[in-house]
Amino acid sequence: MSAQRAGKRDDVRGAIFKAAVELFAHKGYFATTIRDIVDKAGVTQPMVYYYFGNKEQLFVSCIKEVHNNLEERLEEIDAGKSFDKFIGRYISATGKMYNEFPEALLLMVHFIHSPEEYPRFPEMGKIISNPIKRVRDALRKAKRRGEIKAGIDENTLGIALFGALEMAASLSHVSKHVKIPHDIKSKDPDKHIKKIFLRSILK
Amino acid sequence: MSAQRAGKRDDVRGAIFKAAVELFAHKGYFATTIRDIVDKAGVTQPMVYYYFGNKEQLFVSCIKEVHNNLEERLEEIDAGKSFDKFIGRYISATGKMYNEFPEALLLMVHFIHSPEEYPRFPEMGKIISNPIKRVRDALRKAKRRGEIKAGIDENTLGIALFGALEMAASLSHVSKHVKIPHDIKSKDPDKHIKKIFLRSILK
Amino acid sequence: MSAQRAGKRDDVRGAIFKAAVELFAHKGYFATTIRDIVDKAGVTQPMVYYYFGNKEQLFVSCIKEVHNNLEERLEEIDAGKSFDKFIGRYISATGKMYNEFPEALLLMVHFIHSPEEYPRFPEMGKIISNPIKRVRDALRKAKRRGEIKAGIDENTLGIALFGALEMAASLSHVSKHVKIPHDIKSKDPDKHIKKIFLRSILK
Amino acid sequence: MSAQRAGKRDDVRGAIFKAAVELFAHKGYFATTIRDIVDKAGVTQPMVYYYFGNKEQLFVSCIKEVHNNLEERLEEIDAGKSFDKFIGRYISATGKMYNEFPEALLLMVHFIHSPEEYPRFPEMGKIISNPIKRVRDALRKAKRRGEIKAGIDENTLGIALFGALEMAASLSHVSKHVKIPHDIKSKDPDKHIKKIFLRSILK
DNA sequence: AATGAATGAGATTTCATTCAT
DNA sequence: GATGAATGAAATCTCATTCAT
Repeated sequence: MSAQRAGKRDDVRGAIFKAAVELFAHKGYFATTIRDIVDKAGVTQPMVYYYFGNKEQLFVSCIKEVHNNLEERLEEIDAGKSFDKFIGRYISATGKMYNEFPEALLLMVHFIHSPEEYPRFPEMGKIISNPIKRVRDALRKAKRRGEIKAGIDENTLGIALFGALEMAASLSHVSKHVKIPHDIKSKDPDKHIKKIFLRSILK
Repeated sequence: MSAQRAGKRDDVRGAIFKAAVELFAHKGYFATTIRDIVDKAGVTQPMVYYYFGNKEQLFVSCIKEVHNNLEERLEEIDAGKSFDKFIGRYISATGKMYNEFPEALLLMVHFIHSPEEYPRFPEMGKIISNPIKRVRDALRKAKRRGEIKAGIDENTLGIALFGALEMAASLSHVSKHVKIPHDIKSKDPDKHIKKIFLRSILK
Repeated sequence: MSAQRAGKRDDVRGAIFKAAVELFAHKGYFATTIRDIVDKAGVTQPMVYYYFGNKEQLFVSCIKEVHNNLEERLEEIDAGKSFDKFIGRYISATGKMYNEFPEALLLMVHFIHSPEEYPRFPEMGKIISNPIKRVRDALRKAKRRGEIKAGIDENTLGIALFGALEMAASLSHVSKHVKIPHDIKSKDPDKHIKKIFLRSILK
Repeated sequence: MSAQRAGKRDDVRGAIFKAAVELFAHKGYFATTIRDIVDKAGVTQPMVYYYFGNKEQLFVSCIKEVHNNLEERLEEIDAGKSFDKFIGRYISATGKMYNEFPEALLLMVHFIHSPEEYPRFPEMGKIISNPIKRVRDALRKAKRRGEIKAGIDENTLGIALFGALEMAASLSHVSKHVKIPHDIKSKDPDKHIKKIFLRSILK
């Protein structure tokens, strides 16, 4: 019985959470109303306040989930072997996340680009800086191993790679909603992005 | 006297427009209220409706302005000489715009990443695709001139470059508002981005 | 306890409805504001939207109520015995309604005379045509029974009777608000209207 | 030149007036905005205030015009010959007005049924009572001439006739906007109304 | 006689949130 | 845990009217 209850508890909480992530991701924080969320989740309004306190805290929960999800994936990547392998895995890890959890990208992007618009919370900076840090650190190690050409700024590389991947993923999402000229779309952009960056970096 | 009148007219319209661009850019469409705008502009609410019709049309006006501004800058770049020079100018044109008109970036990014959230208008797709197209076309010409290594997908390059520059500019904006770890910031990212891409592409 | 709750629910909904019917009837749809209604009903504004959706749907609810009320009364009249009796009951049914529910008349009249001004709903035509139809059908039956003089157009009779009764009722309402010359008022107009019409029709 | 100016003056004033009558008639006082009127008239907003003072006075002007128009037509009818002829002319006079100036009916009806909704003005009562008075007076004269059956209340007759004609005219207007069942419409209702009333009254 | 621009007040509607049960 | 009902505050937008020229 208590298991059943716990199960039910998770049902409602989980349904709210799922709906919230999707809606925040697609419409942004302000365009998403509590009613949108509860309608999608099939629950009543006060349940949001019961489980999450208020809209702001619900949003922060969503962002943290995305963050943790990405962190977990990135943590699994061994940065120590070769930069070639690292970057392949990095790209496929982010790509996988965007595939399995497409809202993640949008949520992060919303968040990154409009910090003023969103509720603040302590770990906020990390969400932005962690993925960049990973690339930077892997690059540093590779430098020490002598794999890397001279003259590459590590942080810029992290930022540029992150930005390139994000833009490619965003565009494939956007093109579902906005008419993008046919001849602008790229097939398998991740593969090409990997090639561009590796060529530039590796000796 | 008539100049004064015209001046006054432009004062009100212009003040609304200026305030709107800044606010939409920093807070997004939904988080920005008409009251925010008129308070910032120092005018009365109905003036927004008098000059722009409604909130949506005001937003579209802002987006169009950004679009035209970017297009003008990109149009001036001669794509025909060398890809090296082209990309330098492309980067400095976008960078300049982000410097002189920092809201442009945010507005575009808001818009690109949340097409569902924002009012649509016909030229919407172009805002996204035009900058990418410019890079692609310049790259094609350079290929014909034999400047370019084999195996580069033109569209992906446009996307990746656009994304890298945008993320770098965003981060420098974001870091004004969110505590980003000091050691993640890159100095003069545009210069490094240029290097990364050129190295990868040029023979 | 549950009765109390149900009671309260009906209190608010009912109070809004009652106030709305009165105000729509006396001032018309556009001159009546939601604030008028909630002030009269002693409830808060959002309750209107909670229970009725919006102003238009509230109005439609009111009109439907009037329609149903009149239909119920007309349905009880047996059209089959004699036209004399039918018309007496028809007149007293409408008169009774205007007495017990004086707003009904005004609401119908508002509605009938300004179809463009008011929100449409599917049964709109019926409100206008049903009472006329009843008279027409009763007249047809009476014709078959040989009660009726030749040369009477059935539909016109329905319209004329409806119009005459409505104008009489309206005037007695209007004279409460506008100074009508004393010598124009008729005492017991329904009785006289009945006489006028029966004399004209019956053999 | 002054004639030309006067002509122009009348142009603007007249255009406003014409537009106002049509709009007030079709949409009612409150649903009609000054903008509606000036848009339809092709003039600017302040012109309304220049020529008519304000919305209320503009409306009163419209009502008075309708009133005068009807009065003129009714005045021409000689009430003294036979009631048969009088009623024929009365019906054709009102019918003609509704044909030539269809807004007149709606304006009067709006006004009659919702005195609370509209601006008051001194002659207001007359607009309602005058047509009824005419019928009553003609009936009295006819009584003295011995044309009329006993037992007819003069005021009620005026009211009933007025109401019947008005409802018939309204319905033919309404049926342009609301789907009225085909079999409810009457052809040439005025002729039949005349018959109904005369049969009832004349010896 | 005419206009473009401006405004205060108020209209409808929505939102995040809470209360009583 | 869960709900229907309720609310204060604020959002977008419109309206009749006036000012300066």
